[in-house]
Amino acid sequence: MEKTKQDSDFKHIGKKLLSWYKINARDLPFRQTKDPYKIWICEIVFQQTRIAQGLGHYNNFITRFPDVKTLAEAEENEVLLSWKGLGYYSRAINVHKAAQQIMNDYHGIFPDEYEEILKLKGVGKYTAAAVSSICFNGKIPAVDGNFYRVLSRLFADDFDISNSRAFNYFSQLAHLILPENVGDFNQAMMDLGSEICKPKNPLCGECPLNQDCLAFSLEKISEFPVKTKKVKAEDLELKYYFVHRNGQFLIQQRKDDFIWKKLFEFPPVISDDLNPFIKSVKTVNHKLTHKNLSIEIFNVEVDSEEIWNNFIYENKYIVTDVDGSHERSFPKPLENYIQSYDTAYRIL
DNA sequence: AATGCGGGGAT
DNA sequence: ATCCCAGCATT
Repeated sequence: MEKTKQDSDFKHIGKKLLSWYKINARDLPFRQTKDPYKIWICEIVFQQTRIAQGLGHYNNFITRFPDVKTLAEAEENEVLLSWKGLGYYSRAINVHKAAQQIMNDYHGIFPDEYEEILKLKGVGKYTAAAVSSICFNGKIPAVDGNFYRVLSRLFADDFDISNSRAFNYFSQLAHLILPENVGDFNQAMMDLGSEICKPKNPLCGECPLNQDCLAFSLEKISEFPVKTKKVKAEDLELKYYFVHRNGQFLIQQRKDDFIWKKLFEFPPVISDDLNPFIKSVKTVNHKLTHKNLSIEIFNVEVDSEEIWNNFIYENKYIVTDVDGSHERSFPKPLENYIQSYDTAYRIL
């Protein structure tokens, strides 16, 4: 960071932001509490997730798992079920493990120090800073994508936000404007970044910091933040066999080493003796952020009771019906096929 | 230091 | 189509 920035006083910016936040804070369900459990859960849910998308999941999660103990004692599959459709499923696995960490290592009391919070599974520097500042008066900026965008514009700083050192770099910048109330400041930066200092078409005319914003005064808002690396989606072909008879069908659970960690799915392969029962095949295209999926779904209607019984007794698949499938978390593109057996059959 | 991981909404 | 969102773990 240049010397001029270090030597100047930008503290009035943080204070202005707090004044704006007092009036313009979004009314969100986790804004009326300092319960570290709820703040922690909301931070995990909203990682890489927009408020509108995750709000229902957050509310359902808190209702089903109202405290650390309830979460720690729950089955992993039930936690995964509550995460259904939200994406980045390692978050659900880690949040469950972290709850058990809190029970075992902290006697069920949420740790109140940044360094301890950081030890929880799935909690990184951002989340630890957020929980610490919001719940325990910690003084650490919770640097996220909003910080990158707001600070890069405020200082017309072209530091590449896709650089690995961006987190440390923008943490330093944040300290230049950091006020006393860091918890409110962190949340204010999120609201400003979401409502005013948006990625596209920011509402600079309404921004409480527009008189302090260098990019705005230079009319170069659109040039910040600088991000060089682009996400590239690769093609991936999958095959699933919807093997069914009399309203029952076969599923299995995925591993935790690829996409859709530990979610349930139809068998990706079948034994040759089921080939005669393939009635139709349908291809579904589905776009993920990192993958362009092409999924072939084979409709395998097993007409022979003998072969069905042989098959389901021999192997490792789970036999379920519509009701049972609703108790398991499925990948989004497979949801249509399990909503109801009749619907799935008709789709195929 | 670089890469993989969902899904949806805005543009 | 492209971007990006209250990031993190793994390599």
